[in-house]
Amino acid sequence: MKIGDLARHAGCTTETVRFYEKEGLLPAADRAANNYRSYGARHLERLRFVRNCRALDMTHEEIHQLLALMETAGADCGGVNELLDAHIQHVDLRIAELLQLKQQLDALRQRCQQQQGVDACGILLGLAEMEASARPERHTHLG
Amino acid sequence: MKIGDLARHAGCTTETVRFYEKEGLLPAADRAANNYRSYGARHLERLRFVRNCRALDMTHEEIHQLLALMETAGADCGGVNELLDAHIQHVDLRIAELLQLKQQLDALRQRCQQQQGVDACGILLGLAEMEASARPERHTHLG
DNA sequence: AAACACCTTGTAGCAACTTCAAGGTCAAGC
DNA sequence: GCTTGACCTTGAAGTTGCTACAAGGTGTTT
Repeated sequence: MKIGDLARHAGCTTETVRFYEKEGLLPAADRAANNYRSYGARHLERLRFVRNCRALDMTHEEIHQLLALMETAGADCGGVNELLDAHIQHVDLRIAELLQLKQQLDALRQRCQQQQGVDACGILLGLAEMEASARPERHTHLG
Repeated sequence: MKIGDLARHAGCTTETVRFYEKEGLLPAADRAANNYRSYGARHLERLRFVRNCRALDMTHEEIHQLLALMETAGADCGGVNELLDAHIQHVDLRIAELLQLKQQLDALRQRCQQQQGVDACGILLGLAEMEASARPERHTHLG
């Protein structure tokens, strides 16, 4: 299987595949005589796994850790559970942040009900007055 | 006021101030005899405005547009309202995406209740089996 | 032989900064 | 006078997860 076939089967682009190889998320492929990358079913499984993790918004670092845990022969999956729990916490946290943000935005939006001169616009006044409590550090990679 | 003072008053770093200047979010500062940047109250107001917008997760582009709208003398604030409405939609969308993600993650987490060999771990099986419906394009800048 | 789709490598770009390197300026302390 | 330390200057590179070239080699079809 050439890189384009692999990519199509996994629903991503060839560039992404090469990028994952560089990142160590996929093992370096075998090369055919013409120097083209050559893949088998195992590679496809692995790539699908990685893409599934990405679909769940895991970082490359999290995926690396997960792969390492999987490949430790005879290990139990406690580490896997912990990793997933931590990831779920990231998501929960980001949801909470965005809900709070939404409240602030709705409140700001309330301050201007009709079109008027920009000098009188409640939204602009609100943006000028706000005291952006030194913005919280990110505890999550989710933007 | 030197750049460090300005930054402290606005709750950001000097690097951020210089970066905003380069981005055109702050006008280029006057220079003192020693070539240090020199700021007044107007600059602080402007920087605070920008930081408040950022605290609401607006992009630099959105902030640029907002500043342009504000500086159009005699304009009404219809554009401001539209911009804010669009931004609120971005946030709503991202919240919806994350809530769906959370559901998927919770379902996956359910698949492994106790520690066991990695070969039997329901989470890893789930990650292998998932069919990552070709991941949706982003309609929002919020990660 | 030319057209076309595919492969190779390497580099640059996105957003919004942060970090680093290498140096200039200024006030205080010995 | 000389050093220490805190501040300032510029410019380049790193972060994350890709995407988009550019410049060229390979392979099949017409």
